[in-house]
Amino acid sequence: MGLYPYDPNHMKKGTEALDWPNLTAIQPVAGLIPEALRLVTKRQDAGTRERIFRIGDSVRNVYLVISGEARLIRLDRRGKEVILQRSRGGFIAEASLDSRNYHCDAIAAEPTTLLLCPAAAFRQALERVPAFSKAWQSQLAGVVRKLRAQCERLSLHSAADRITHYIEAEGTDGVVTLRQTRMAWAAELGLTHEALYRTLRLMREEGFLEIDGNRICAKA
Amino acid sequence: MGLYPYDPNHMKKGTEALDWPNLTAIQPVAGLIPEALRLVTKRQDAGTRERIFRIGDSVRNVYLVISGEARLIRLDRRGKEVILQRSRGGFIAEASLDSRNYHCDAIAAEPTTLLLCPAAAFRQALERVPAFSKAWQSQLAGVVRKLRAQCERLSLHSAADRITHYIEAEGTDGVVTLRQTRMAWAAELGLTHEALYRTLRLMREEGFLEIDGNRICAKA
DNA sequence: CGTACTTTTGAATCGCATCAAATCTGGTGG
DNA sequence: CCACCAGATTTGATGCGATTCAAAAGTACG
Repeated sequence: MGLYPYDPNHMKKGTEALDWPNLTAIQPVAGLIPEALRLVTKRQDAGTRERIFRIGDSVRNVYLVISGEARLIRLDRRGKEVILQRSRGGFIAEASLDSRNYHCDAIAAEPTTLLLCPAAAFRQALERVPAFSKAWQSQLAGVVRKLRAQCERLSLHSAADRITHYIEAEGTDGVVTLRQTRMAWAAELGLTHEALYRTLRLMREEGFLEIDGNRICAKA
Repeated sequence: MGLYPYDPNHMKKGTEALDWPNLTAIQPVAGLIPEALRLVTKRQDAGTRERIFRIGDSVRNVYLVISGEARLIRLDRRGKEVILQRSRGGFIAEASLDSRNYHCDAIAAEPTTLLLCPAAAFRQALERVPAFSKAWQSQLAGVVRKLRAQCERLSLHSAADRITHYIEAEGTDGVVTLRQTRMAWAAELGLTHEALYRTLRLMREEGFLEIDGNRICAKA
């Protein structure tokens, strides 16, 4: 796991200089990270299935995914992995800033590059820079809305309803492009992967869906 | 629906003067509402099933439940009511502050008293009072954690597992006291009420639960 | 080129949703 | 005070749909 200071002059071989201005494209609030916070931000690379932090660890950093995918996971009683959050570009575990310790594990789902903003500096930036604070509140509000939609979806009783709801909530004009395997999608929908595959086939056969690889389009 | 200015001098007959200091007991952040915001805050009473705001309405107020219960609800395709949030004391629809329009309906589940903080004044207070802003961020982070726990719970496949998870997450030392009907609890657990009743009976008969009215205690 | 993981389908089982109905409860008005 | 009503609670019977177990084919990656 590589860990480097942000300062391009200190970059080790094989790491690219970070393009701060473009963080705005990743997530609006990321573009507003103030100078003082940038200066203490580190960069970290993590390989597939590598652990970023563990449940119980004290919260030292706020993590920002700039490429790849990071996941918050927890193990249920049977030891099965439950995905609590997936981030492909943007912050992860936003709510941890408010805790002393992490409530779940974070892993890289593929080779992933992260920025590590020290939590203390992050809190200080929130206190001192109103625009940043405001944007962070919007960020949190967005997470809340997204989670409410997911709860609403998970409370639907049929696989087909959850798929339709997902397309409506996450897609545009009835079209959604998946950025994950179907196994992971199934878990996000609260289904077994077998149930998802079967329901997708049925919905396609009955003309409700058009499926082309990761592009899924609702028809009726 | 009664609507009164907060100022006790202007209180109409039948309304009590509000006890601001004690709002801290309702929710930490509520105790930090700054003077300027208090002065423009109104009070409102709503009867059972009365609508507080509607989906699509422009966001004019932030609502704080001081007695009774308010719910955020949405109707699924079949017209069945889905509960997105229940508040018995504390803010409701926190994320709406960041939107122009409401994304769901809010109703009173029983006779309920609310405080209405004008959204513009609320945003201004967040900008001007750092302590309030910080507390609001904690509040949002708490909502995020709660919602993640609910998503985790809803992704469990068996009724018994969801009940156990609920007791662990919402209760203390394996004991939880319900503050809602079992029908509403069933909906929150993503189950039909019949499934909940049956599973509760089975778990009780098998010695996993002890049930005394609304007090439910996990044994094994 | 082999290994690990995903995708896909099959068959059997089980649990939950659904429909139905009886009892219980709290609140309303006569 | 009691009759009544709406909604909550509880149990029964039935069927469907999702889980579970199993296995084959496809795919990515070193």
